This record gives sequence, structure tokens and C-alpha cells, in this order.
Amino acid sequence: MANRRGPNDRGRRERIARAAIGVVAERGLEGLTHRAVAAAADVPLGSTTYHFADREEMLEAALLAAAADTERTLRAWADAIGPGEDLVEALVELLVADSSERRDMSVVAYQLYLAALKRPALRPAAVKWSVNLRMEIERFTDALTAAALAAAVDGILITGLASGSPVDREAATAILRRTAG
Amino acid sequence: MANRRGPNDRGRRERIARAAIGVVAERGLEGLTHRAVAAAADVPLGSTTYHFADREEMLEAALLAAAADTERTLRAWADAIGPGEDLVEALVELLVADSSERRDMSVVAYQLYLAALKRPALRPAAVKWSVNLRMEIERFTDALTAAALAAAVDGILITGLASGSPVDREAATAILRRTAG
Amino acid sequence: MANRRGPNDRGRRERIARAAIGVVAERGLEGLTHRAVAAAADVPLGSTTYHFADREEMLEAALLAAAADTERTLRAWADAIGPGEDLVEALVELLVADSSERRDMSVVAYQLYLAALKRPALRPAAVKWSVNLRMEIERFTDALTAAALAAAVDGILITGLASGSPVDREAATAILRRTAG
Amino acid sequence: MANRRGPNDRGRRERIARAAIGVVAERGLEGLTHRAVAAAADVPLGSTTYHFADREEMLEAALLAAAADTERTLRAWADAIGPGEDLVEALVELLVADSSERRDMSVVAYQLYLAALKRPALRPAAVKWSVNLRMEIERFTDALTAAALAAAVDGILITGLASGSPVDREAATAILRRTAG
DNA sequence: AATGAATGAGCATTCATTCAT
DNA sequence: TATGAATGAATGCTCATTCAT
Repeated sequence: MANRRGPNDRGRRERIARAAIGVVAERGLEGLTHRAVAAAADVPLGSTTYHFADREEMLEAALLAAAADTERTLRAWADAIGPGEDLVEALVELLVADSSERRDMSVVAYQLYLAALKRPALRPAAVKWSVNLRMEIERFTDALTAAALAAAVDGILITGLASGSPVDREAATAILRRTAG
Repeated sequence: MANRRGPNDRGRRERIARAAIGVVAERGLEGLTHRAVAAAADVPLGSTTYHFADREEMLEAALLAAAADTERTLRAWADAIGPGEDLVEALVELLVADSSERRDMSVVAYQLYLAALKRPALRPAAVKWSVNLRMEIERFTDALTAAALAAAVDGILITGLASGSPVDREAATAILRRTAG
Repeated sequence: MANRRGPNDRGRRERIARAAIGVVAERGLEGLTHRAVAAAADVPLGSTTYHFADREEMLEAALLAAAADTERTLRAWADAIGPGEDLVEALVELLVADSSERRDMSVVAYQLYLAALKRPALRPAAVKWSVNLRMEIERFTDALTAAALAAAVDGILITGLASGSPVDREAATAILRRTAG
Repeated sequence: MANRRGPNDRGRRERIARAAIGVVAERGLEGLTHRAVAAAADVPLGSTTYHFADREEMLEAALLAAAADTERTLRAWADAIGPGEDLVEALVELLVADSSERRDMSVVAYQLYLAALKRPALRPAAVKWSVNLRMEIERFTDALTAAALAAAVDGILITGLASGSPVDREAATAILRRTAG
């Protein structure tokens, strides 16, 4: 059996990037140190500096990984929407799910994302991240409605994070219905 | 005339807190160090640790100051809306203004706000911050519409931050009109 | 009733010195800070620097107070020895008592004492402290025996501190009997 | 030839520990700072924190090194005692030598030793340190006499430290003779 | 006489980063 | 290619001490 550490460890770069997300979730952006990530990924300290030239690059990888996760989640969400299904209801499910289980991940994503704003190299990834939702919604409705719904969802999500409690399903539904016209 | 430094410096705590906001704007949350704040506020290093027991308390003060700023800005914005004026237009002005001059301040606010999420003591301030906009909008329309508009504004704002370019006035107007029904 | 703090507080210097001993007992010599002593003595911070020019002077006062305590204790011990009483037994009582209740005080005394060794001004106090026991014993026996007994007691005491357990009464008795001849 | 600094420096941990003893000798226990030790050992500052997780661990190493030194010294002393030689005279030599050349070392040892009392991890080392002398003396006489002599030596030593002057050879001899019976 | 606000020096500790192996 | 020992810069924080009140 190949050991999980050492030269036989494939996809180590990937694993380190994932671990980085977890570290930010637990200790915040400033907790993103080589040591912390190495421990979380269960790789030697030197491995983190070997695969990522510096802390900046590690942040980059974490943002990219988080963006990919978000994209995958949204794609799956959209794919699962049946032909005659109600878009608003599906969006509410997304919001509710997000506010419980993936709450931390959302916060992390926002943190990485804000951190990336002043790093030109990451700008594209950040933009993509923020446009993702709108693109998926556009599969089901016109561009303007999609933009309005995406904005509303973003707004409800971030407000929900602040409240510290799960998103109110009824309130969210009402807002989205009104937004959808 | 009393010197601006030393024992004659009134409101130093306040000034340090304001300086802290500026520091976060320039260097991000992890750049919020005693030294950086001391330099920005033009006070001795010891002064920052004297007025704030620890870094946490400094962060707290910065969040509170940022929240107060936001509240004041929104209040002024709402107060300036004339009787027959169009709410949507006013909101768009808010968004556009925000995306240029106060862009940094928004980013800072979001950062402080996310950082505060896992600090129970700051929860109330964070909640208040996030509810502020909705309350001001409610002065001009019913609760549901206000909630929908607030969500849309939040969403557009955060997406705008990501894009790195000023909010598109026409797109924003279209979205808000549709949201307002 | 005079308040215990403020201008009506008599004997404050004395009280601060006593508090200093307690501080050393709890936090060691390096824990002897103005702030810690002020808190322990329940006096304002400024009071500690007012009554003692600097940390050195505070240490001095603490050593002196500790020496005075030791002297008083030994004097009382000697005064209580009846005419026909056995000196060795009395010494053992002293050792046993010291190893339980006043254990901490002994450690503190040794610490202050060692600290004072390289401070010429405190040399006399340190000497006096170390000679005290011998002088009291001399009230009951000849000089040589007194010196031998004092040395043995000192040795047993310091070894007892190391062991972390109470002095073994029988062993101590045996040693002292042999020493007394 | 390997440089004395940098990656080629073997036994650096050991050297730092020795340097720590010297620092305590010169500046007392509270002078035991990473910086002081680094300078004394002629290693970079980072090296002290690399080899010892924290100040506590450095203290530990210093105590252990001091204990080892003491043990070696006592062993050598005992080994050098010839068959027909007088134990008391040998002990006096130990005391006299100690009171001049190794005076500082004794003070350091006492300081480290007292400091270790409230650190459970160091308790064994402290105990061993304090029992060492008695064990060596037992090589030459019965247990009770050894205990009495060890106590007397300890007592004379500590009293001698206080006086600031060399141990009085005659007085010490008289006391030990009487103790040995 | 008494107080506590203010300051700057110093410390333990953490870390990114380098580099010999 | 991979590792972890090594280093020095930087940080949060504590304190002695000064001094205006």
C-alpha cells in the first residue's frame, strides 16, 4: 500500500489547497500559515513551501479550490431542478442549506474573496465566483430576472450570515417571489 | 494650544479606532497590528495597547466605528430623499457612490463584519450593521418591498466589489425596478 | 470609618511590602511587578511607585519584611521552649511546621535571599536572616553545638523543600540527635 | 572545517543549555531571556526558540545541565578520596572550594532548583539534585552519619553564601567533626 | 501627598522563507 | 524531488517609570 505521505503521495498539491480552506474556516485568514496547513493536510512542513512558492500562492490555491467547490455545488443544484419545478423554491432550498451546513464554507469563501480583491492575479477567479450564481439561474429565466434573483440571493445570504441564525424560509420565499415578479 | 500628542490629546481612543479602519482598508485584516495603527493614528505604540487591552478589543472598536459610520451615512442618505423623489433612483445613487469613493470602506466593513461573526460580543453590532439598510428603506415603502430592495442592493454591491469596476448604473436601475415591482 | 484606600490609609508602605511577599509566593520573583503588588495590596498603581522609588526598592522591602517575619517566628519559637524541654524535639517541631504550613514562605524567603546576594545594600539583611537561627539556638546550648544544629536544620529544611513532601519526623530527629552528640 | 554557527553546529542544544546557566549566574533567573541566552551561546535568536519550545523548556534544560554538572563534580570528589583519607577533611575541601570558585554555580543551582519546585515535570531532577550529596557520602560511612553530614554541609554552604565571604575552614571542620561524632 | 494616564523599551513567541541534504 | 533545520523579522503584549494633575 502506498503511504499517504512521502514520495508516493499523489495529488498532494490539491490536498494542501483543500486543507487551506479548512484552516481559514477554523482560524481565519491570518491563521493561514504554512505550519497550520501542513498539519491540517498531514504533510511535512517543507511540502507546503515546496508546492507553493509563498503564502500568497497558497491563498491563491485556496481561493481557486473554494471557487471550484462553489461552482460544482451550484451546477449540481441547477442540474437537479426538474422541468416543471419552481425556481424560487429551489433557490430557497439553496439558501436554507447554505445557512446551516455550509455556513462556514460561505464565510470562508467571502473571506478569501475579499482578500483576493486587491490581488490582480486573482481578480478573474473572484469575478467568476461572483457571477456563477447568475449564470446558473439564467438557465431557467431571462437575464434581467436572473440578475435580480441572483442579487437577492446574495443579499439574503450575507444578511443571514450576520444574523447568526438560519435563513427564515418564509421571509426568503416572499422576497424572492416579489423579486421574480 | 494643547499639543495633538501626549496627555492633552482628547478623544485619542476614538482616533485610534478610526485609524484602525484605515489600516484594514490598506492592508487587510491581518495588517491590523498595533504598530500599523499607532503609525496611522500618529500616537506612540504604547498608546494603542493602553487604550485597547488587546488586538481583539481594537478590532471591536474598529467594527463599532465602521458600523457607526455606515449608519450615519445611510441616515443622511435617507434624510436627503425628498417627498416626491424616486426611491429606486436614490438607491442607485447610493450604489454608484459606494462603488467609487467608499468602495474601500465597504470592503473594510465586510471584512470586519465577517471577522466579527465568530466573536459573540460583536454579534449585535454585526446584526445591526446588516439590518441598517433595510430599516432606512422601510421609511419609504412597505416591509416586504424594503426587504427585497435591501437584499438586492446588498447583492449588487457585493457583486460590484468583485468586478472591480463601478456598478453599472443602468443594470442596477433595471434590477431594482424589477425588484420593486 | 476611615476607608482602607486613599489618604486615610496608614501603614500603607508596610502593607505593600507584605503584599509583595505574597506575590513572590504565587508568581515567583519575576512576577514581582508594581501592578501585581498594587492589586494584591489593594492600593492604586501609583501608590507602589510612590512609596518605592523602583522595583529594586520594593524587593528590598519584601526581603526586610520576610526577614522580620522569620525573626519573629524564631523568637517566638525559642521563647516557648520550657526549662526542662528537649531542644532537639523543639527543633523538629520547627522543621515539621515549616515543611507544611509555612512551606511557601520558606521558598519565598530563599528566593528573596538569593536575589539579594548580589545587591550590596541587602547583604546585611541577608546575613542576619541566615544567622538568626543559630543565635536563637545558642540560648540553649554552647556555640559549637548551636552552629552544628543550625547547619543541620538548614540542610534538612532545604532538602525537605526539594522532596516536595513533609519532613520525615523520625529521620530528622535521628539526624539532630546525632548532631547534638 | 565546519563553521561553529549554522547548520554545521552540532550539539547546539547542549551549548544553549550551558549558556543558560551562565546567564542565570550573571543576571538572575529573571534575566534568563531568549536574547540573553542567544548572545551568551553565540547563536541566532531564532535558534533558542527553535531548540526550546518556550522559556520553560529552556529553564528545564538549564536545570538538568546544572544537575548533571553537580553530579559529576560530586562523583569526582568522592572518587578522589583515598582509602585512608579523612572524610571530614574532604568535605571541608568541598565546602571551601565551593565557596570560592564555584560559588556562583551554587547560587545558580539553588535558584534553578527553587524555581523548579512548582514545576512538577522538574520535581525528579530537583529531588535527585538534593539527594546527590548524601548518596556520595554514604560510600564512606553509615546512612545516618551520611544524612547528618549532608545536612550539615548543605546548611554550612547556604549560610556561607549569605555571608558573602569564604567558608571559615576551622569552623566548618569543627561543626562537621562534631556532627560525625 | 497621591494617583493613574502615558510612553517606550524589552520580551516571548510565531512564521515565512531559505537551503543543505 | 522532498524535507525539516535554521534564521531573523515582526508581532502582541507587559511593565517600569515619568509626570501632569
